[in-house]
Amino acid sequence: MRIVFMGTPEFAVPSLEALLKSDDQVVGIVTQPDRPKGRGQQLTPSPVKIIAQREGIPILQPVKMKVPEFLEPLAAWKPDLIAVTAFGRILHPGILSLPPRGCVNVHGSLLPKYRGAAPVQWAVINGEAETGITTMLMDEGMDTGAMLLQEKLGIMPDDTAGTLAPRLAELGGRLLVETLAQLKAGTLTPKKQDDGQATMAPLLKKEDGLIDWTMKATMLANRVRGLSPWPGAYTFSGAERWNIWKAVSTAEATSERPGTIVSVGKQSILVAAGEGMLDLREIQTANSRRMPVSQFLTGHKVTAGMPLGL
RNA sequence: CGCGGGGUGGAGCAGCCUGGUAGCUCGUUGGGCUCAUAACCCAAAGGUCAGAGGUUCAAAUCCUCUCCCCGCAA
Repeated sequence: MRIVFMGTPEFAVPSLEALLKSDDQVVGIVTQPDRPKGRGQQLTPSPVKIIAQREGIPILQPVKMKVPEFLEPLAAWKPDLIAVTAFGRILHPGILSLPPRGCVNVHGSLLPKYRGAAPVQWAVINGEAETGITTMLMDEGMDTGAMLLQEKLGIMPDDTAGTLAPRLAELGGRLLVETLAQLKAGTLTPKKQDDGQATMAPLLKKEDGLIDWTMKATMLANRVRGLSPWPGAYTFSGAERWNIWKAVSTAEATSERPGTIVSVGKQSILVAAGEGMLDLREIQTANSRRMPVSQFLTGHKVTAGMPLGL
């Protein structure tokens, strides 16, 4: 088959690599335009684009999805099928109907749960014990298409979104190739999603990282994991911002107001939450790298009774 | 040229504005105390103050350049 691949970030790379090793031919790649990135705001190509360049595959980077400058060359590639992993844009009907065998999407959750842009993060934030990959035939909705294949993957207790994502991405690549093979063989029956079971995993914003100390400690600990490495969980000690990279919850109760530092140990800072306490283990302040609390404490004055938060 | 902060014994920080003896909390080593200890007490070792140049009687501190690190922003 002639395949066009659409994808952008690191998560999409294993899918593309898997396709390149498969029997099918990747005839073109669509990825988002180069964007200013990092300090210095250097224009940076997406991870998918870098692979495409390495392989010498034709690339399209549409700014707008409905213009002929994009649609015409895309049609000229004559794809039998379009494979999409974390592309980051909605595909309109004009594109969805272009390839005879349709558009297949690799999604990082067990659909119909966690539809949307940030399924990996939300699964961790909600303390799920397992998640997975679903491949589906795309339709006009947000991850609402008929499901093709699905495979589960366990979430480790100390997994963060950052450690879980690469495993899911690898699985996504495997499942994508398997899905295409079975589609060709005609052994696959698309299964409609149960919309009643659907939940959403909306795109995370920077502000979602701000810790709300009135939440339960167990939920806060999951949030810290799910928000790592981006956007990162953070709170404030006065005007100083603390990024919290690691924290565990304790069931121990406290009568202190949520956000109050209850006690300071050698390598832990216990903070009162809405229920139970959160034990901070790894902190980062501006201009400094992240460090274990034991090191953080040698250079920062932290005492019981100090309030955290805004 | 997107904005900003930082590089000081092994770790984390103060000192810099207002030049003039290298400081704090830990760690390390030795000793003491103790039934005992990651606890406590005493002592010691350990630093070309990122690098180069400049100003000055004198530079961690002021000026210029270089290298490295980080936050914001994505």
